[in-house]
Amino acid sequence: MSDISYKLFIRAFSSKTRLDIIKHLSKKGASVSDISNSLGFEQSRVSHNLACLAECGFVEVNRKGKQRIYSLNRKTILPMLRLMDRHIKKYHKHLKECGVLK
Amino acid sequence: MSDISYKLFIRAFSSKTRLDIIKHLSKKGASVSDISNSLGFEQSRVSHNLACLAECGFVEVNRKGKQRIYSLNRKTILPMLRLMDRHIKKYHKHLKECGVLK
DNA sequence: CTGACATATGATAACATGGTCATATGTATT
DNA sequence: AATACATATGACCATGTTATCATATGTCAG
Repeated sequence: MSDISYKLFIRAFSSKTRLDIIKHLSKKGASVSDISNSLGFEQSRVSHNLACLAECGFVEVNRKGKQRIYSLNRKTILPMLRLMDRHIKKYHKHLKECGVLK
Repeated sequence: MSDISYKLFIRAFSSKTRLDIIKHLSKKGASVSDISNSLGFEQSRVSHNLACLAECGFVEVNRKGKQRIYSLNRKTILPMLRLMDRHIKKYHKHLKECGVLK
């Protein structure tokens, strides 16, 4: 289990943009432009971030005409999100701005 | 469930230093200097990173003379690590250098 | 095969993060 | 109280990460 793998794994969750994309996809698959419009993010921003998620195995792509429909790898992501939710619910008191390494 | 909470949560896992500290603590609680010596990290580096982990609820502190003994909040961290392991085992083929956002 | 649309890629600039050094605080021993 | 040890804090610099802009590729309709 290499450290680089850990890092890439965690990276998927470590930006607000990717988190928002993941949340959006948790409802259903969507094209780049759909995500882009729904979230108000630049097209290339969405594209870059989806590429990252795809490379890390969190997202799959399928063609549909000109579009590419991205969908979540639910099996891994959903339990992960649940786990995070549980922890955060319990520790939100701590989870204020972490001033230390800011 | 605020986004900042997610971000802080994930941050705990997002650096090699913190990951190493977590691994070290997974055996048993340890003082700053113990961690510092075992891992060969600067004292202040360990201290900064422990503070971050503590603030995010992943680690607890107890005094013992001059020392401060840090120990893992195992309930949250261990399932998290297991989940990561499982994903990484399955997707290591994807989890090579993610060139896109580098 | 041309135009229009959808997505991807690359370079760059702004910003965030982490490590180090210097220093401060806190605690026990004498 | 003075010293020594353990840890914490703050400021700074180096590095990594992200968003944006410009541009390229890819795909369908006509």
